[in-house]
Amino acid sequence: MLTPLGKADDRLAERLRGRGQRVTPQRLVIHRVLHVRQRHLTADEVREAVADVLPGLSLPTVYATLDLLVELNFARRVDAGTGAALYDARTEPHHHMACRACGRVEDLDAWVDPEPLLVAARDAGFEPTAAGVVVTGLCGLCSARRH
Amino acid sequence: MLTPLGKADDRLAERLRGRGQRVTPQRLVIHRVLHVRQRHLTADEVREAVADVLPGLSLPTVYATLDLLVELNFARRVDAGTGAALYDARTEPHHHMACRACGRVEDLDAWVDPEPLLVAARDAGFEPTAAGVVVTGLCGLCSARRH
DNA sequence: ATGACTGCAAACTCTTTGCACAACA
DNA sequence: TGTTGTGCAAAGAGTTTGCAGTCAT
Repeated sequence: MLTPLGKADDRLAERLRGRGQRVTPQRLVIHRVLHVRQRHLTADEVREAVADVLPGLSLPTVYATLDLLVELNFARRVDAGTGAALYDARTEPHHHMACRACGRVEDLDAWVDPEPLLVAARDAGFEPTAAGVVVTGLCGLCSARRH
Repeated sequence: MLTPLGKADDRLAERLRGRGQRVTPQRLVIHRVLHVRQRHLTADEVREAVADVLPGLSLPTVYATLDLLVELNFARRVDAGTGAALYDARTEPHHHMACRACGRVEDLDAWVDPEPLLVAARDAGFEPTAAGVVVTGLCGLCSARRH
């Protein structure tokens, strides 16, 4: 689970050194968890997930590291509006659906063409780096519970 | 600016009464501001915007009212991940771009077809009500400031 | 009159900041 | 050895909750 990742570790280490930043166990391990789980996690879930390997890891460090990974494009941040922000290392393009009743957020593996939006953004002087769709509604359980 | 809206007021009033809920000045005025501004506002901006008409309006009431308007489909909520949530009564389909440096959020008037996502969501047992795209990147000013 | 709504205060969650110590390069 | 990174504690922003009084119906 938290064994080294080989290539993925190396790419991160290389990228960090190239920017004059350090390769710390915290950075490697947090990246590994996101990479291996292939699922979005909150900052706190990240800390729980690595608790056996890095028992003293603090939340400020988790946030700093996740922000760094996002900046380096090793992770993305998902704001679904259901409390905590989610961090995700899944590389395939995918989107999310959020239940407005229970807050559950699930992956949505469908393709939409973001090009029109990126073009419109550039026309407005904006320099886009990512586009994410969040579908809101009710999940199966909450929907059933209401009827 | 905060003069009655006629039809829009009536639709809201009718809908509220139909649900056994009350038609209060707070609800009418908050809806009017969102409707007239045609722009996303934070809860606190809503309060400032109506301060001359409802000087004592409290933030908890603003939040409760905005949540209600969202539930009744008279407004939508936009979570751009830049601090406060945004509320918007614009009816035309549109999306948003958020500057990750300064937090600015602007409208994006381009069309994307959400149908593949809605289908995927329903296949997953989900009952979707809305889909919104957030494009993240750097706005013109912040982009210029970095180079 | 009665139940829903509002305002106030306080609590709560998530995230960031400031500073001293630790550890990568 | 010199910074960069980490952990701790605390603060900060945004939002929600509990409750007493108010007001629409």
